[in-house]
This record gives sequence, structure tokens and C-alpha cells, in this order.
Amino acid sequence: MDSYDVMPGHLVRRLQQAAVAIFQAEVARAGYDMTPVQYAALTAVRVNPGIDQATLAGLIAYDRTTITGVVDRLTQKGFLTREPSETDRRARILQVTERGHTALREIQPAVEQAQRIMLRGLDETESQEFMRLLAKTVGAVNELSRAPLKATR
Amino acid sequence: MDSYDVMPGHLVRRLQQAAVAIFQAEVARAGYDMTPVQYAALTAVRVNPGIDQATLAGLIAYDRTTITGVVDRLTQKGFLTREPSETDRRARILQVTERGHTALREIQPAVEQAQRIMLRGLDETESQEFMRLLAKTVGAVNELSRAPLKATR
DNA sequence: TTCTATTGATCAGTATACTGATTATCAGTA
DNA sequence: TACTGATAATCAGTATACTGATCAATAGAA
Repeated sequence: MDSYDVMPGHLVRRLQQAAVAIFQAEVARAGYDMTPVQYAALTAVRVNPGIDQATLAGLIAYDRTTITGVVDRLTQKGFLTREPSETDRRARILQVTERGHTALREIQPAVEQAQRIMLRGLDETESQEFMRLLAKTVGAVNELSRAPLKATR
Repeated sequence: MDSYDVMPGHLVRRLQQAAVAIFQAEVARAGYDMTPVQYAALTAVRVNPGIDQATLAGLIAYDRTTITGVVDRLTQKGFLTREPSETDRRARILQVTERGHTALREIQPAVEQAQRIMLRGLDETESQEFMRLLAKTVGAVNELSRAPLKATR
């Protein structure tokens, strides 16, 4: 177990880094500058308009302190609005702007292409098996990270 | 493809984060404060005494600008020494100290335990298949990241 | 209803990762 | 040998992640 090539953690780290690089390259090709993290957050808000930051964090398994900066940058780019909630004055309500919707629509093909490139080493059968095992693995360690996925209320 | 649960990049990101948390928790239980990244670097130097930073980076697929900080911290903790090379005045030669060897020895069980916890959702057959597919996937995208793995000379 | 515990957001500080630049040095060529 | 291009290390700046703290506001219990 001395060899890092055999260690799952090391391989996952490398795949994660490649995935980020691939994503950014494909999205840049579509004319946008957006990270995978920003994309996931934006997509989650589109599916759940008016969501607050804490719920969003649980939905996509982000740390609560990370979400602040991510939303900051998406707001700066004009893709999100952040307003105080009327029912809970602690919370900030998020909405996707028109520009945000346009961006999501226009980078959609790039995102799908990025997924394909990421799995280009596997054939169709292997890809499905890999995804199944990956999801199963992640599900079993969900509560062990500071930012576990939380089911929507 | 709207759901991030189905997106490989998102799942890999979550697994990576869980893996880091698991690793640090197990290592802390053994009385040490070391990140997976620092551990991999230290292990690689142990296997390749006198390696320079650039070669080390290629060996474990780290970005060259990242390795500087990692080595900084390992040196500060007294686990590594960094000295100018005598044959190439640009290069810095790395060696594991006595304390570094002790640390590696003492956290070894924790590292193995972390691997097991990370894969606790899979049975033995699934684990092996997952590792095979993971390695295959990583191999196919190696050159797409800024820090590809490079074979030893 | 008052008190306590919790929660939403944020901040300061640290550790990866990466982009792009710089500096010193080396290697290979004209 | 002088020059050019490549390489080793580092730096400044940005974006995740996380630890631990704070503050305002809410919710639940006594």
C-alpha cells in the first residue's frame, strides 16, 4: 500500500482535478468563465428558485462558508440575485437572473461534453458501472464530511 | 442531466472531500496533523530519496506551484529537509528526516483504515472493480490537467 | 413568555490547486 | 563560445474547502 497509484484517495484527487480542468476548458470554449462549483450552485438555484444559502449548501453538499464566496462571485457576474428573506431575516433568498438563465442554456452542451471527456477511458458498460459504484461509495460516506448532502424539505 | 447526483464530476468532488476528511480524522486519531497531500509527498520522497521538487511533482501529479507550499509545511514540521542540489543549482533536493520516517511509520495504520472507511459502501468485489475503473478513467485524462503524472526517469 | 439552544450568514485564518509571471540556471545549437 | 530555448523554483492573485468564531435572529422548552 506504499504506492499512491493504488490508493483510492489519491486517484480520486487526480480525477477531481482533471474533471475541473476539463469542465473549465469546455465552458471556456463556449465563451464563458465558470467553475464546476459555480455551475452546480447556479443550476440548483434554477431548480429551486427562492432557496436560501444554507439549504442550497445542503442540496449540493457545499460547506456553508464556501457558499458565501461562490454566491458572491455569481452575483458579481450578474447570474444570481441575493435578497433578504421576508419570513426569516437571517436568511438570504437566491434567484437566477435572466443572464444566469442564458448562461446555463448556452453552456449546457459544453457541460455534457465535459462529462463525456471525463469518462472517455471507459466504454458504455464500464461508465454505467463506474457511476453506480461511485454513487454508492459517496452515499456511504456522506455524513463523514463537513458538508453532507441533505435531502430537500 | 440536470441533476447533479448523476454528474460524475459532482460525485467525484464529493468523494474527494469525504476522503480528505476521513484521512485527516484517522491520522488525527494517531496523534498527527497531516493532510493527504502532505502524506503523499512525504511518502514519495521516502521512496525516492534526494528527489528534486519538480520530479516529485510529476511523480504524484501535483502542480509545481503547489509543491512549494507543501514542501514548506513539511519542512516546518521537521519531516523533510530541502537543500540546493550540487549538480543543478536551480534544483532543491529533498530528504525525509528521522522524524519524518517515524511519522510515516506511526500513521501507516491510520492511512490504511482511512482507505477502508472510504470504500465502506462497497463489498470486496465492488471495491476492486471500482478501483480498476477509477484507475482506467484517471489514466485516460491524465494529460488534460495542468499537473499530469509523469513516469520516473 | 422568557430563556436557551439552534440556525443563517459571515469572517479570519490555513491548505490545496491553478494562471501567469519572474528569476536563475542549464542545455543544446549556431 | 555566444545565444536561444527550456527548466527549477518561486511569487502574486484567484477559487475552492475547511476550522473555529461571531452576530443576529429564530425556535423550542420550561
